[in-house]
Amino acid sequence: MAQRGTETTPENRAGDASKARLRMWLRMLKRTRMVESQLRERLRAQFDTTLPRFDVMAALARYDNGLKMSALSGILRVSNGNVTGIIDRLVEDGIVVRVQVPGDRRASLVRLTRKGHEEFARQATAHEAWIDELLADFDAEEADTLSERFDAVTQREKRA
Amino acid sequence: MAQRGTETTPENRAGDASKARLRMWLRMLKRTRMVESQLRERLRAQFDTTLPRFDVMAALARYDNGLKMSALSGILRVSNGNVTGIIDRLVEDGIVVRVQVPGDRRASLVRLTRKGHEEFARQATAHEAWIDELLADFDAEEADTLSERFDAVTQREKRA
DNA sequence: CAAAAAAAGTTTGAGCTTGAAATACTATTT
DNA sequence: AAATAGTATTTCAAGCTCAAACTTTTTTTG
Repeated sequence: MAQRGTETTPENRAGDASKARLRMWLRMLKRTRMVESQLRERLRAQFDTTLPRFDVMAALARYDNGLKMSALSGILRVSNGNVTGIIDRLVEDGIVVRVQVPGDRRASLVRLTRKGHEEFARQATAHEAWIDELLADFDAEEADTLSERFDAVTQREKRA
Repeated sequence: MAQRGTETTPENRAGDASKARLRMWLRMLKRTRMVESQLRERLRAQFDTTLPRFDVMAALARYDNGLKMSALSGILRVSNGNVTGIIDRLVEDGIVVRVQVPGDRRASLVRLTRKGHEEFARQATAHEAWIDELLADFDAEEADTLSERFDAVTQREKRA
């Protein structure tokens, strides 16, 4: 394992900002994957579900009126066709329903069922506790700071 | 700067560290996905390859003697069977080779070919520039700090 | 109004991903 | 040596993911 660079050598000067960012990216990615992998495993073991399903349900839980497919894929930043498959399976399991939109026969609103809401409530509670555990090495203040830092560009990038 | 004593929004109370971490996680995840999505798109457009392939090549590039399949999946933190498929395709394309391990007929070492090294060199240069651009809102100093912060627990978790 | 353009979703094909089961060896125990 | 346990890797089924192509419906425009 190449873990020599941990020492932050004094040569991290202006010209090497690029290297610093690359290193940061690699570690951020590793950490993200570690957390995601844990979430995946626990969702499967304890709720017999998957991370993509959880993500979809989490998005829907915030919109009681439901979301259009396109809105959903926009929020989750995954492709259109991708959402179709996940929703298909959630419909089969009675977690969500597709509701026709009155004025537009192309679109439909996806909404959590009562069962879906109940399921999600249980999962979300566990999920928050897991995150709390998996990111325990960041205290509240640091977490707040990082939230802002990560959000900054999210704002810039998003065309809102 | 993280709002100190002033303002103390309800979320910033001691008991709500959990909420702070959750918010941080969601934004970190969003940012990670945004960067990954860009990398994916550019790798496809400019090098006709995928992110998993790049990741595998990057790992192999650091080990001239090659890596066993199990080591590779350990480093990349993906499942065993997953790597098999990616390597199969890289072999087809002449990017890597499987070399028999003398003493052990079960194992094989995976190594970049000359072509693989050349391909990777070009891709890695572009990749570093992309990261530099996509994370431009973090200066070198902040990037260094975050590298260390993210690495901290990587140490704990890693069983090597 | 009819043709063209745009929008909402689905389908498709290829590749990625996982966990579990299977295969093929190697090492250890009895 | 035979049985057992352990290791390295592949195979498998199910699900996720993307981009591109396609269908249907709505909106725009000539």
